Amino acid sequence: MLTPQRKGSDYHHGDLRHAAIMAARSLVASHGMAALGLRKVSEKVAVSPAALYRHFEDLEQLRAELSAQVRIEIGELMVAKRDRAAKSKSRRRNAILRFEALGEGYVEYAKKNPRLFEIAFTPCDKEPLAKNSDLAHRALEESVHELAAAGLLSNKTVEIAPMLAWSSVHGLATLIAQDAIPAREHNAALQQIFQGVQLALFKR
Amino acid sequence: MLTPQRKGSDYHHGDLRHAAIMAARSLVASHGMAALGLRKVSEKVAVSPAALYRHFEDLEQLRAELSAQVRIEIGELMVAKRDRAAKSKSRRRNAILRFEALGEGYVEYAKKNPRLFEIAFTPCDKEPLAKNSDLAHRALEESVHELAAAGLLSNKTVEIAPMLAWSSVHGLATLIAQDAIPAREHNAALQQIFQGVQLALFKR
DNA sequence: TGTACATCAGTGAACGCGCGTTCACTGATGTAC
DNA sequence: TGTACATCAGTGAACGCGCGTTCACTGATGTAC
Repeated sequence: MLTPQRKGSDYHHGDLRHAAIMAARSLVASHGMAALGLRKVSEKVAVSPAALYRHFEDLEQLRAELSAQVRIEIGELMVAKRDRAAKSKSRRRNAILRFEALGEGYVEYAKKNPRLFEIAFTPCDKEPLAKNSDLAHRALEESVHELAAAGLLSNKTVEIAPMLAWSSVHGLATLIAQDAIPAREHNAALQQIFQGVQLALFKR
Repeated sequence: MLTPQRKGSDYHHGDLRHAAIMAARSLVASHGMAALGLRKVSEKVAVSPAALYRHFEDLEQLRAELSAQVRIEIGELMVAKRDRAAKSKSRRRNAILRFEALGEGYVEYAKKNPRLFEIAFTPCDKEPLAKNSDLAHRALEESVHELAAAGLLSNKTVEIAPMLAWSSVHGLATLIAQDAIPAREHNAALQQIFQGVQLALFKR
């Protein structure tokens, strides 16, 4: 009973809701958000268009759900990279490596899935049911606390840290996703931003 | 002959090309880029849909033209604000004020015209004919030179300045355009970014 | 200055298409007895 | 364990609509003589 789906019949799908979101995901990933359509999703999942109305109010809500799904993926990639970050004996160095890993994860997602990244931050009319879609933001706040606890931030810079880090990394990520920066410059750009942010924030 | 249009007849429009771009502009400004359509534009300009094909290859090229138009507007607002920036007797102060004015213009445009801002950086299949659409970027480069000439930048920071400034301001602008930051925090956020960028770049 | 004519910039009707959504329906499932 | 039945998750046909684009056309314009 671990997998209630695939009981031998094709009539009931088993987990159409999730399958539909993943179909939408792949549609947007390869053809952009304008290619997201209810009929296209239903075709990809091999189900009649009307079936989707058992799981989503309408197309707009499917879009909202996909958008939330992508935000979750971004957050998960970030914390995965953070937790895999090289460990150092220095507490300060550790906090910095973990901080950078978050930014790397964010940019990496945008680079690998530019069209999905786009939909993550496009405002929707409907609210998604999915939770955990603010994982990225919470991880950033935590990381700033780590930096502060390691004595790297002043009273002044601890205040501007979240906004500066968020804006600059988000800016780079959107520029990369929109193809505004040539691929060969991606790494240099990220290093420049890390340098800039750390020059701004850390005590010297 | 200053205005070749409006000769008394309605049959020939006079400047349909420009009018169409402006109609597209207002369509996107008030209803988002998904609302941009060839028929809607033709209706707004009071012309048959087919007429637009005298001036644009297809819808995609109209979109590219609008996108370029918006990039020009952004650049123009930036240099306008820069040239209107408060003059100070200190060369350094002047360079800083002009630098900040560029960033303010960028963010101001995104705040006032969020949907247009969005289309400015959406990649298009077609190349626009319009020129001057990289005004913003050139103005930023100039401004960094001014800062350097005023002795504010080191050899190291002069290199990272364009990327850091561009990313962080672009990031803030997109976050604002996408409604990810509450209006009452806009100003504080911009000040934090200015502080951060200057802490990073300027000699101390 | 007046007229013939090529060129230009529109019209309007039609095309086929894919879209989101609705509806009455039916097959499969799980539960109560 | 077997059966009746309510509930659930699908089907499939149809709807009306607005879309981008095409085509043969025509009215207006400007130029050559």
